[in-house]
Amino acid sequence: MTGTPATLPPQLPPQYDPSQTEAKWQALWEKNHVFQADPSREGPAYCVVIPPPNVTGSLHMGHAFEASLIDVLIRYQRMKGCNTLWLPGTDHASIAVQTILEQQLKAEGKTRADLGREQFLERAWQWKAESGGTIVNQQRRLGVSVDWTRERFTMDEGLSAAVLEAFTRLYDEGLIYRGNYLVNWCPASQSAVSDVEVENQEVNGHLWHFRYPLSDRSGYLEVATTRPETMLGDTGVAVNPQDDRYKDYIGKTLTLPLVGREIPIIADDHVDPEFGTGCVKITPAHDPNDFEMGQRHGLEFITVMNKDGSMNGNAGQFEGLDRFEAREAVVQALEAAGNLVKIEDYTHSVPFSDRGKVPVEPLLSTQWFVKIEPLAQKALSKLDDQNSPDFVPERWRKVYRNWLANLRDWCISRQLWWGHQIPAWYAVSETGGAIADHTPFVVAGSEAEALAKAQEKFGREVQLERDPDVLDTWFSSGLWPFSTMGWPAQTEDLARYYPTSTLVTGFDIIFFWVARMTMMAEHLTGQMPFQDVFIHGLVLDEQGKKMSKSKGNGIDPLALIDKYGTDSTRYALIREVAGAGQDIRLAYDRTTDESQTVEASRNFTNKLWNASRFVMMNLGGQTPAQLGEPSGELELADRWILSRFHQTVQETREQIERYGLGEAAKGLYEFTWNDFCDWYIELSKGRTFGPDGPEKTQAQQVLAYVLEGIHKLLHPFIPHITEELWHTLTQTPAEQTYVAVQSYPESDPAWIDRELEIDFQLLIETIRTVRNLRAEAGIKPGIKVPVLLQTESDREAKILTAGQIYIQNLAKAETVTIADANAASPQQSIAGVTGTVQVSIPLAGLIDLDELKTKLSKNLEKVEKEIKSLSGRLNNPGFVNKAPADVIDGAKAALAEAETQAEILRDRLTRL
RNA sequence: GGGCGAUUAGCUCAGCGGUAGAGCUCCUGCCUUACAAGCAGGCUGUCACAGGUUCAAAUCCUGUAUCGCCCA
Repeated sequence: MTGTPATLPPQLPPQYDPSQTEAKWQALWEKNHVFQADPSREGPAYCVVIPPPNVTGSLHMGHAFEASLIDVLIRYQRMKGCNTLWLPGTDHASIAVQTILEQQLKAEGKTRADLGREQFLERAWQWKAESGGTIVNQQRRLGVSVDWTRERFTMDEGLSAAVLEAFTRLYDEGLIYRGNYLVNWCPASQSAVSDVEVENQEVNGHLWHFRYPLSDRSGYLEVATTRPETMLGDTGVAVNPQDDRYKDYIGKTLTLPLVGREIPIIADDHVDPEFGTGCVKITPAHDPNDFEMGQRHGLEFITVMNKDGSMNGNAGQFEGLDRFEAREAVVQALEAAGNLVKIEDYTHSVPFSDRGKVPVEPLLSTQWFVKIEPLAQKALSKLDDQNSPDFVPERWRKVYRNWLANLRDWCISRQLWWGHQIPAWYAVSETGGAIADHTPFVVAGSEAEALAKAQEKFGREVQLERDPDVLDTWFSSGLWPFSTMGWPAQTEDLARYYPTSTLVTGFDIIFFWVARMTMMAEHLTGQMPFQDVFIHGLVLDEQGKKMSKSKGNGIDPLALIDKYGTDSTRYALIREVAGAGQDIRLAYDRTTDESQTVEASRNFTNKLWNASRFVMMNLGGQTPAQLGEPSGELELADRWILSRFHQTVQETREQIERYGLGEAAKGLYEFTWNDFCDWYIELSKGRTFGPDGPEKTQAQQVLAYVLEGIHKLLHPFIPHITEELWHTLTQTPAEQTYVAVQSYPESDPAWIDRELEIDFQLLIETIRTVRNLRAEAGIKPGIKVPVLLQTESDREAKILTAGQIYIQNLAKAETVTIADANAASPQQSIAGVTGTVQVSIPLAGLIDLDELKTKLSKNLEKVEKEIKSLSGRLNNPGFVNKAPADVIDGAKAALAEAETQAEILRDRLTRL
């Protein structure tokens, strides 16, 4: 290795510093609209809409992970030649925003009622303008290739128009109705919430047993309850009709203690005789099961609570008490009256409101609902008949299916102001000027239209008042894939990019969002909103626990980005996604903010940086294009790395296509580090450090070609560093073009030569064996030694001869002699064996014979064990008769090799 | 109670019919002029347990155990 050491280009320091590079490229990409979609451009469409984060949110690991996955897909498809669109945006998060604002008002000593709706909304928009951009700006730091010019917000004009259209259409078709039903009431936000916004939690509570006297004073029945305060609204007691203990009581009545109401004893199959006493108190207005029983048996519905969770006038002496105070008070009163039998400790599950974090109260109230069954049926048949959407991994299909099949109607009205106001106008003049449950109403796309409709029905003098409630945020999110593209207008975007290609999201949101989108889209657009649904797992903390705000165990992705850079953070997350859909665990030290997982990726980016730096220093100032693609009679190592390269291209493309992003990332890591850096670069040094000439040029061509390919292959995963390096390598001015829009490498099968790769492996193993022998004999790294290679195999001899120079350079050999097995090997030498090649280094007097003997014996033992196992298999008639031919041939070849190895080792041992 | 997933090297995880791998950690030696965020070499496994299918099981089937998630 001679020649002048190259001078380092000053712009490339020996350590990669992402802090400047990443911000620079993010700004240039955005400034120059590199990711702006153009429907008129050619190529198949590939579109992803971002799962819109909550506008009040800030970036957490889940967002960072998800965005990284989507960005790989999008960048890959873009480079592949697709016309791509990744559409960003946020949702308006009714309850969350309203909670923030009400807290602000509270601090000022005001309520939202003091402000009035109009001023409150003004404030909300102001808040959105000031604070709503947080998460979006944090997303920018991820380097995501979204089209910012198409950023959407669920309360934008266009999306609001879509909501209006969807609501009126569904209403006209009878799929939206208003009615008085039991809903999940969140006393904290004072609004109804839907079933999915309720989370059941195990609570250590009590089971209270009470005695209800029979009206004829002939005795009493004992009931058990976890919520004593609801007894004030009891309108019956139920027993199982098969329960002999209570058969005679059915049809009689009880007198409800504290209240004095006479309530019937009824029989219902749904009563579990084993539970409690077998007698169940029924509060139809405060419990979902009781509601149904109440309907079946025509019981009275008595609501005993107000919407803030306090007791109302029907609670008599308990009026005004909070529901939990009332619980204590009712128990005390019953005890005083001699009706308390016992109190048992009891663990049961209590529904909590997701947002409010307080127990939900089932409450009878008039709300708006979407009739789910017809919508779910359509989605179900799409799934069953066309496997649409296609879930990856497939197991989530069943989760989605079961949920669709068991849906109840969806309560969509919220007693809030921030959101899409329900487009229903009440003819309040018909009911004395106020909205009541029975006030007639019209649903319309605008106030003018509503008035026209109402006048037709109720006369010119009709007075209208709009429904004050807003729609569930998920109602608008359910329209996201098409409302963002301008629906109901038939826009160019809609025609070009809808239905979208892939939805990438977490399994926790299948119910909330995925199913709602498929139902709404199928009904309103006649199409499934996406072809594939790629479900990813969760990012767990260093303990393997789910990250959550309440636990405070979140890991801030921005802290990792500050420390290691965006590329490293992204790559770490993606590299860990091996089995798609599996949760990933992030190593993290909370005292130092260090993560070994991310550090490994940071080291990789640095490796890529330095490999690029090395190659660029040795191209004589030429670009890959100036050098041209590898040509002429190429050397063994050149053909080997080109074969490995094209093999890697093929595998990478295949993996990404089937969402194997972790595998793709790992494959590229291995190719870059092991094949290219550890072997090819080292092998090429003989030529790159040598004199100018065709051999040097060829090495430069291969280095430049493969390196540029690596930059492109890795770009979807680590976009910033590859953009920087590619520009330097190709000497492309920063704003001229981008690697982000170059074409993704294509695999040329002509270069793939599996046989050559196998042959080459023998050279690698031979070099390793020499290095190993040197290390074990303690030979100083600087010292060159003669190496003797002996083999009986012509094939092996040929390979060794072809690679002689490589062995000499990489194993630091003084000379490499290739001889047949019979040639006399030196008396005093250390030796090893690979394939059937005996590798020896003569070292008179310098070796510890005992140590060498032990090593060789150990080696022999291993080989003999293998021979035993292999011959055992080959002697088994079952194996020879039934196993496929190539497996048998493989075993035979392995046995032959092992036998030769054993022979060599025995021979060595006897000579010692 | 029902469903799903996990259980493989000290740690984090691949492999999913042909006889065990990677990264990190650890140990040894190297500042070899691309990279010490590096290079070279090395150690480590009844593949949770018990049965079964098969010529062959970490891999398929049936149970069991432990942990986690979802639904009731």
